[in-house]
Amino acid sequence: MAHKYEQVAASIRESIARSLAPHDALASERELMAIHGVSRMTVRKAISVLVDEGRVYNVHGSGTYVGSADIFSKTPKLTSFTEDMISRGSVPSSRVLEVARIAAPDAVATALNLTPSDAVTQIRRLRLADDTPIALEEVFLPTTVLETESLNLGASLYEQLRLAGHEVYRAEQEIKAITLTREDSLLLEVAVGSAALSVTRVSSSRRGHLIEFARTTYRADRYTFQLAVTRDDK
Amino acid sequence: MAHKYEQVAASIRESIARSLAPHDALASERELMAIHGVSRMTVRKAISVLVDEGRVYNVHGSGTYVGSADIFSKTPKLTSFTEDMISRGSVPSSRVLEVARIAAPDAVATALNLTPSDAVTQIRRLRLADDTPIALEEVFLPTTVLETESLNLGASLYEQLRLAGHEVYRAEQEIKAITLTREDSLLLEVAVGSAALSVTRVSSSRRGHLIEFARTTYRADRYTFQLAVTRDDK
DNA sequence: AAGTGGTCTAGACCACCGC
DNA sequence: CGGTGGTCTAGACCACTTC
Repeated sequence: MAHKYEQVAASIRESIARSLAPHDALASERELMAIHGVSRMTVRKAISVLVDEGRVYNVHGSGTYVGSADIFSKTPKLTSFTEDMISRGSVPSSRVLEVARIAAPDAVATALNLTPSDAVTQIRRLRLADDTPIALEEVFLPTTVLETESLNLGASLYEQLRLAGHEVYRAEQEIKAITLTREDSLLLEVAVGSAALSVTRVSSSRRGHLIEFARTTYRADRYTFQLAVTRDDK
Repeated sequence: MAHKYEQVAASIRESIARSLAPHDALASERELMAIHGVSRMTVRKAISVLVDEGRVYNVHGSGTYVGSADIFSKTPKLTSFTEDMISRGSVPSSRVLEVARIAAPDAVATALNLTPSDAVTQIRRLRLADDTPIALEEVFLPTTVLETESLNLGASLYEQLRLAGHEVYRAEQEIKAITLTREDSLLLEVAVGSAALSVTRVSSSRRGHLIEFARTTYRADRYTFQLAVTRDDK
């Protein structure tokens, strides 16, 4: 809690939880200045954090108000499967299907800006939530990012990448519906020909270096994707 | 272009397009102050807009840099079907299947915080892109928001809502994979039993009033959903 | 050590809302 | 009209990266 605006934001979060209902007005920015003994910019920075979190909204000329309940934090974050499952209240586990060092498949080479002769580390895993198969995950990492032999499947992949100086910061995802192949149906323990949600992800560092290509196939009956969007014409 | 920070942002956007490559450094904030004759806060506001757009990124202690190409504008916006198709480069059209005034179905009543006896306006449309069926859309609006009789299907629904004082600002969406029913398969002109992408949306005004419940079923072979996500532990 | 972005102050005026 | 959030100035110091 080093910065003042974080303290102010925390204090506002508390008073919302303690005594305010959705659409109640917050104290005005000038009042908050006096209450916390800070400048207006610090108050506004604190409020902007809460706006980003979806906890409050501004109405020009009128005030700042508490947002509707449960609109919070639906903004999708870049998470590992493990983090995602925990946040959904399930216990994640995993079964490794395959680890290999291969030449980059075309789709991977294109996405990661490699040549097809470049080597990548391939990891295929069956992912489970509360001991039920829920997803098939296939990850490709350039060997220049992480060598196949130095991979430790017992530990968090993103943590290993971070320690190797390739902290994942941002990703682009494509979500689509597919029909499962027979073998994938068997692995996920659903009827052959079932629909599934396919998420393809290309991850990069803060500086924009391409780190990871991943494709995850989720059981349609056990996984949905939620997000909040705004109009924001500007 | 009323505000100074917008002018500064526009100027930076131009110089990126004209002469900068991904990962090139921008002029420093203090240089930008001098160049544009504005204060540091205005420069930082301009840069923060560009960061939100994904065009540049900051590195504390080092500089502000041009982001990787084509990472732009993948942040999903709340759009109408028409806007969405145009931004994807297709020509949208539409065939109305049904318009009715009905009692709110359970799922709709729950989502919009109505009682099952409240009336809603129901609109079912087949949506086409370049004359090919691409989605089935079902929209429910409380009659207190828009009366069935005053609906004009020739005009933009969101525009009508805005004029009625119910400007849509925010929505929560749930995306999942489903298997099409026989009748929906026929309407979308795909094989019976095909997979499809189902998007359920609950829209609200800036002030948090619930306005619309919509469910759109997209052909899996013609529609994918793309979005950028960040890690942002903070 | 020099330069960068990150935080913060103490003011000011403008644009908008509600009475 | 008074009060609100939105923009803006001209400074200051801190935290971090780079050399």
